[in-house]
Amino acid sequence: MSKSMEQEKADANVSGELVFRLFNEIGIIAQLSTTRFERSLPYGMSRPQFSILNWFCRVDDQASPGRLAQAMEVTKGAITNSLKKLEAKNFITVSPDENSGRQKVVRLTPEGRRARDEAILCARPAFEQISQSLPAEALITLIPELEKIRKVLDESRI
Amino acid sequence: MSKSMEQEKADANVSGELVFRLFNEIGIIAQLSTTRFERSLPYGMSRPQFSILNWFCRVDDQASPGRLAQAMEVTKGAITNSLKKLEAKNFITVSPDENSGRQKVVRLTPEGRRARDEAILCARPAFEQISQSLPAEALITLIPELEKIRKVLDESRI
DNA sequence: GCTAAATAGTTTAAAGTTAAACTAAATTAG
DNA sequence: CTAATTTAGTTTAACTTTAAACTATTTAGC
Repeated sequence: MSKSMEQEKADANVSGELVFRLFNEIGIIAQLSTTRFERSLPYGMSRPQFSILNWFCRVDDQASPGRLAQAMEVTKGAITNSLKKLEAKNFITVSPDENSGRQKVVRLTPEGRRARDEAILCARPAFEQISQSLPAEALITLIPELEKIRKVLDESRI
Repeated sequence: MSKSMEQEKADANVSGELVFRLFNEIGIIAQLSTTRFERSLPYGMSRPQFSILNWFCRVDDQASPGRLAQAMEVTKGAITNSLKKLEAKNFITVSPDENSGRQKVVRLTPEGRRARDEAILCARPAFEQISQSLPAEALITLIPELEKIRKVLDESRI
């Protein structure tokens, strides 16, 4: 055994400090970029609303409100609210579930898909500076690492 | 000229797409980790309150409310609110600025510093799993990259 | 089958955030 | 020096989110 228990504990502390710094950086970046992103969104779309549209484009083409609440990690009440706004804009449809009288089925409309794509286009200029300041190769190594972290967090929800 | 303009434009698009994915990942991680972090905080401390205490430990030992509002990227009203809470807990002091009758000086108290350190300790278990799932070396390469991104965002505030 | 427990979604009250109006103080211009 | 503008911080109204209460439906247990 080349490592004493004390050494292992010290390692854990160092690692804990690193994890804290990591999430601190991520939190700051998220706040800065979210503000910037949200300001650039079209159609009076909010970030939560965009996230829902984007989820449909990335993950599945239909879902119950409850599943969306879980995916977005917000309460069911918040989803109820967001879905009303999105439905009013005709970006989604909300219909009763044929197989379950207490569930609903939410689906993206073609307008919703277009709005999502447009939102991404609108946001691009706000981030163009970043893509100029950072070489693409840096991003290419960064993204898979972040995906790994997201998956660990995602799979260990409390 | 080995690259045509079309090729450069294509590169920009690829890079734009990467930047979008990057901020998307960061946003999701921030939401997941923030929820987890906030639940672990002691003294009924909120994440914005922690951020203010942490800022004092990391950046400067005193600041005006306006400077904090800028640093946290929230409105002055939000800072007024958070400072009241922190002052009630004796984690900060708010005094009139001797050099300017319309400004105030906010300072961390020893209790505030202890509360911040304790908050970090309380949050550690929530992230222990991450530090086990990710090798420390991965974090060590990740953090400086994220710092770079934060700096670019920070220096190009709109 | 029928009752009890669990589940899906909505509503509501409390809390936090924003943008804008407001108060007070400092700076600038003439 | 005085008046107009700018700046710092607070207050307010509208909105969003959460947790918890509530309604309606489904599933489990007997």
